Amino acid sequence: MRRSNRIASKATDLPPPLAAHATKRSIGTNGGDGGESDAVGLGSSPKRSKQVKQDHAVIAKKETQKELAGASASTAAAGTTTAEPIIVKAKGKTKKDPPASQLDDRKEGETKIWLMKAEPDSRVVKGKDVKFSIDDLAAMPNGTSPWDGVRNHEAKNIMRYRMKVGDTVLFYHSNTKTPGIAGIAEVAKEAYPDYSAFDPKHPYYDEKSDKDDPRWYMVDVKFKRKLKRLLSLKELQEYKDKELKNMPLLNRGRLSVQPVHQSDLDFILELEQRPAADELS
DNA sequence: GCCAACGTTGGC
DNA sequence: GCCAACGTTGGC
Repeated sequence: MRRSNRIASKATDLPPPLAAHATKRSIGTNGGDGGESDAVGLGSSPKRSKQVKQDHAVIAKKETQKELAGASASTAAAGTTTAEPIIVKAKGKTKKDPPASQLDDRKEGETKIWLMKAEPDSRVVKGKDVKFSIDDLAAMPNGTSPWDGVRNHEAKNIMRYRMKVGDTVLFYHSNTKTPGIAGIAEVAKEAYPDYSAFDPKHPYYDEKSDKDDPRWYMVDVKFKRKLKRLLSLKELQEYKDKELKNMPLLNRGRLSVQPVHQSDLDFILELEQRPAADELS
């Protein structure tokens, strides 16, 4: 149900040590997105043969190209340091592990912050409404929902490799009249295969993903609270070159799952306490 | 591996 | 509905 955006490449900052990276979009509420376009949309095509093996190495290998490409691009853009990829032996072959920038770099006990985009307005894709707002999340059992539908490798890699239970998530409303940050959630379950990619009838079906070799992953997100007021993209953009100059949201608008610096979260929470501009006199 | 054509996202 | 900014695809 959620979608994300894509990313552009630009620098920005990412959470402290590493850069962010994966980006996929999610779909969510809308439709669109799936990262791979056709995969998502069309029905069925022959499935790709499955591979029998699926150890980490193999899986990683398959994902490699696109994912890693995206990751490194963003990493570079972010100006972060990148460690050399680790070469691992796998079934006699070598494959690259995800760049260090994709791996969890957090210190013990540290929590990170992410921004995830969903579409709060109804939008029908392949017969299903992909709408997903902060209120929809709050209404889920236990306030928890899988963040399925992300079809962008950079966004996916962030979910797959970097999000951990307890991390803070800024819930962003996109593709709506007043886009902006609507609430706060947290990561409730770490990455696992996005089953929506396996269902031919699902809006975000991807014929290239199968259960023996998942191409897309998702995390579960749990509602924490709505912001006292929506912090609109327009308002956030006022700080684009100042307090929020590091937010990918403001210069890599299409990335649907992205890192947020602690300093940006601090500023956002401060902004939340200020009266809305239209309430000022 | 380059790059033109095409498709999408998503703000406006 | 437009279109800028990207990403992906596929020919070569």
